[in-house]
Amino acid sequence: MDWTGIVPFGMDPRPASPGPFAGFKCDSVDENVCRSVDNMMEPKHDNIAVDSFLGLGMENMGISSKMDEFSLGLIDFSFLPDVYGGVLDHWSKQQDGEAALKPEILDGFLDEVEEVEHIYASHHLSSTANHFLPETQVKKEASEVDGEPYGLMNFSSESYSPSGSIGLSEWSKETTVPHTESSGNIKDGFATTNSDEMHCSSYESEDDRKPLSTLLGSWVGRGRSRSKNLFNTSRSRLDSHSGTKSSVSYDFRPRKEPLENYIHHTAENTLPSHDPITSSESEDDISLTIKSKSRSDRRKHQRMWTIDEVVKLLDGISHFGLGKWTDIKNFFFHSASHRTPVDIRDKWRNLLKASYSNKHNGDEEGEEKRRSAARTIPKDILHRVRELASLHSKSLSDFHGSSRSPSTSRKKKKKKKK
DNA sequence: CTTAGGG
DNA sequence: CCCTAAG
Repeated sequence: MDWTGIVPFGMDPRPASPGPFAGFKCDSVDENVCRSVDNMMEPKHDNIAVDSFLGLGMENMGISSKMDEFSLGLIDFSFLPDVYGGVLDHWSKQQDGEAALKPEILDGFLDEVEEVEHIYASHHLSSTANHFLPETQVKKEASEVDGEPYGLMNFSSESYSPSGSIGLSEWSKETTVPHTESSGNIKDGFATTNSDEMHCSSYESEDDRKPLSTLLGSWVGRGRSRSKNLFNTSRSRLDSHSGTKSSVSYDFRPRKEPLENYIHHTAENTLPSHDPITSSESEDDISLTIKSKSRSDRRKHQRMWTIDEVVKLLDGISHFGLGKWTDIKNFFFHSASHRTPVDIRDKWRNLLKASYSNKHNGDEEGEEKRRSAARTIPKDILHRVRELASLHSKSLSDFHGSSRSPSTSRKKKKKKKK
């Protein structure tokens, strides 16, 4: 076998500086990583792919976080194919033949469902999943099916994500590897060449295998325009595809990414029980879709940030550094169709605000119910926020050297120099 | 296109 | 969240 694709693990002796890893860019990282990323990315649903990558990447990058067990293969993604196939299956059934399985659809669908876990949940996943998901994870699945979509991200939160230990193995090995020799054109070559194999190994159980592979083939090929951004970020504004549930939203604006959301499934059935409390992700669609504002329907109904999201945000910042919002978006919120880098940043901004506003009124508790922004935010988080903030301000200042123009107090924000 | 700021 | 100005 040729494992060139996955070498990443021990490779790239990146200084594992505890500090934020700010300079990460695909190009700057060992090629292997990228390649492997590409490889494992493409075939599967973004979520998973990313997550796995994250695992690898982080590991690779020597980013220190509590993901010790991460790469030890605590779980395998064998369920994935199943899910996938299942989804498709459902789909095709519902659509009853007739263009049921078009790349567009899949694409849109997956995108829509952004939180794959919904699928997981709905599927026999439960059965398939149970044995690979750490109880915590499973539990999570049941209770807070939300913030932590793929349940793989929570690996480094100081005070959070107790469930953080997940690994990837089987799957990544399986699908990741294949042929990488053709380092030149991973994209094309891979898409066509590998997709088949992959599916053979992964989708063996479903009969839709055939269409699926072709489908994936094309699916894979999309949106890998620039090498800089491993993932397309270019979605978001225009395509905040709304209908997670019903109707169709037409967005014919020309865009790089072809189909995205021409079609919107009606497969609500596929996404069963949401936890009303925690899953805030997609039910809002129900409320404001239907009319399909066609374009720029970036929900005015702001989605509330879940704790998990915040945690991810923080993790992101601690890993990539402040201001690396695109990266953070890509790695930690890749599957969040909403949450643009800007949003992320805004959230950070707010957190920061809340963070120290909360600190100021030293009367501590008394009543956490105050409607201050910090209301929902657990102290842990705020704490982390503060830490990150200060930590960062420091690193920033001595990175630029203290000899930064007389106005040492740049503005008054984060770079306060502590 | 990505960030920083302001609205 | 949205919009705009800078790089």
